[in-house]
Amino acid sequence: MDNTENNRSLNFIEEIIEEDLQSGKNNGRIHTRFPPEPNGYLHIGHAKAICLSFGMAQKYNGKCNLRFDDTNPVTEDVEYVDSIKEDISWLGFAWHGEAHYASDYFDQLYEWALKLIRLGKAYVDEGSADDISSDRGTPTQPGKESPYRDRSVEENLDLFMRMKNGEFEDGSKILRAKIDMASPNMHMRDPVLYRIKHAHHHRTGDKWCIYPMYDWAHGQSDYIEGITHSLCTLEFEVHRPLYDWCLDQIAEGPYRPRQIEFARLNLNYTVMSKRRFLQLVCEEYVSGWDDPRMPTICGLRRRGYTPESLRNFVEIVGIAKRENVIELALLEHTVREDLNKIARRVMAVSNPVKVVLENYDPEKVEMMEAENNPEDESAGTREIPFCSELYIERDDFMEDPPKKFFRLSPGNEVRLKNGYIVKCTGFDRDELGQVTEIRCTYDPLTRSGLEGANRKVKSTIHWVSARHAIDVEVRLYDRLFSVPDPDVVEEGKDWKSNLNPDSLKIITAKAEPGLANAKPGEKYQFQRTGYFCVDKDSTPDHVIFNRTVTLKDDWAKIVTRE
RNA sequence: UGUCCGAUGGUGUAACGGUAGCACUGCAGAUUUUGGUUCUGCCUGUUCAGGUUCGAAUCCUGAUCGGACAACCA
Repeated sequence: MDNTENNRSLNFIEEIIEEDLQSGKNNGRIHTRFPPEPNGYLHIGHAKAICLSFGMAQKYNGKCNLRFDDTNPVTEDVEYVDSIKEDISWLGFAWHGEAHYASDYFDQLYEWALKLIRLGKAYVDEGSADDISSDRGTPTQPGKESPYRDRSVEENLDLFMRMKNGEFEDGSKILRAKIDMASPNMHMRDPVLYRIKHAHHHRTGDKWCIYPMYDWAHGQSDYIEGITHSLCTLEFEVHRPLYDWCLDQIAEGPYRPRQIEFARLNLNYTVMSKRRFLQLVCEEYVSGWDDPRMPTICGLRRRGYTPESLRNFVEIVGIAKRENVIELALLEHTVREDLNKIARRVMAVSNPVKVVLENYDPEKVEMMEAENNPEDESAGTREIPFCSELYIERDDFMEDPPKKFFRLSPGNEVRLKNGYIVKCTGFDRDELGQVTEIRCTYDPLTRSGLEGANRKVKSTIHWVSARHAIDVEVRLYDRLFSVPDPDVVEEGKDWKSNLNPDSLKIITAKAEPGLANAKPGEKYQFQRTGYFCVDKDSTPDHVIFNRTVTLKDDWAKIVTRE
């Protein structure tokens, strides 16, 4: 393991870190942070950022803080704070010390703002939002300086303190940095530092009515916490000069946190935006933030994804600066890979048709031994009842099988998993032509484990005893959107028109009786069907399974294949 | 006709001036009491044009294409 570890090439962030380490920067200290705004639930995109920031700290023996970027009280809530903590822990990471909050630094940030004013580098503007916006110019045209730009330090100080004291209405005044209205970088054209919001903050309550903007809070918070490498996504690249500028105004000594940007994660057939998730939740397109179809961490968790598989996914996806769209198949691959090792194999029939064994004693019940997981001997075995009346999968029988159909058909033999080899002798159908019952004979010498069972047959199918099976609810999930890029919307239509109408199907399946004891969160593989996870709403009377992922995607092709 | 960033198979990601590799997908085959797993093989790639060099995915120049930036959001 350590060999491959050493041989693996470094990503560009690791290269930067190792350079910094070699040049003795920050005395070899590595300190990262994960800085979510508590205005929504975390999604798979955040998992990438989390694995990166925590992962770098782990790899280089450093620390990683959790800091809530809570500078905008109107969108934020403790509900989100709690969920974010839970999701990070579930992913398997532990932040250094207590969770931090940008709001912890409001006093310091205010002091630094006063310092900036005294330096003549910030001023209070009272133009309307529209005026200020239009005076900022466009990316291709320079902005115009505000008429309030050259107020005296005393006047600015007075106005800013009165802003803080609540003397002014929301939106009537802002504090701006005095940088360069002609800068080719829009963010340097006298950016807003503070705005007035008479709003209740989930942590500071009503103490403040002015709140710092991201650019004034983020770098400073990094600085206060001693962050060395501040990893964020590409859209903040343009902010970096401002990040550095703000720090240069207030920092003492040579230490500076360093912002490094990487490309965010995109998945096809998936939207990745808290704003849109909120719409899906509020407008009840999904059952909640943890709907198993959602790409939120809690949704994936409920769906049956494991932390290991998510971490592995992020690892495989890699890290770079170019835009990327990952195929959903890769995520599904990492889940299957992990689930294959840990999920218990069980039998459940989702679309049952009855099979009667004509030569099997109708009174008799045998207990068949079944392996819980062929990939893991320590998972042990269990016993399943077998009798003359069984259910098998309707798809596992064909009257006129095509060439490569290996399962049950008239005159053909097939093995019942953990049971006997049976031969189809006939079947009945109703007036609609649907098969109602299949008749078979079984070969008593071929019971699983006996010598006679070594006989080769083309295929093995799963079954449950019709007299012992329990009914379970099975929720079959498909991709939430029916197009690879849900952001591309047809003319005149809403992005939600891209939702897949078949993203959820609920069926009742016949399952082996032991499944009555299944506990929420447990992972199962339904033989030859897919991986399933017991839903949190399950009760002993009513077991609910969420389909995590199918075993293979080409199930449909198997029947029709030439 | 602004600034910044980027461009390697279908999708991701390596190669840091010296044989374009890995993973996923797809296709074929072997094994299999899961049409699963495992194993084997195959397909497909350096955006373009110049330049530097014995040698360029890599360095330089230009073009092309893509993305980000004009919230009192983060």
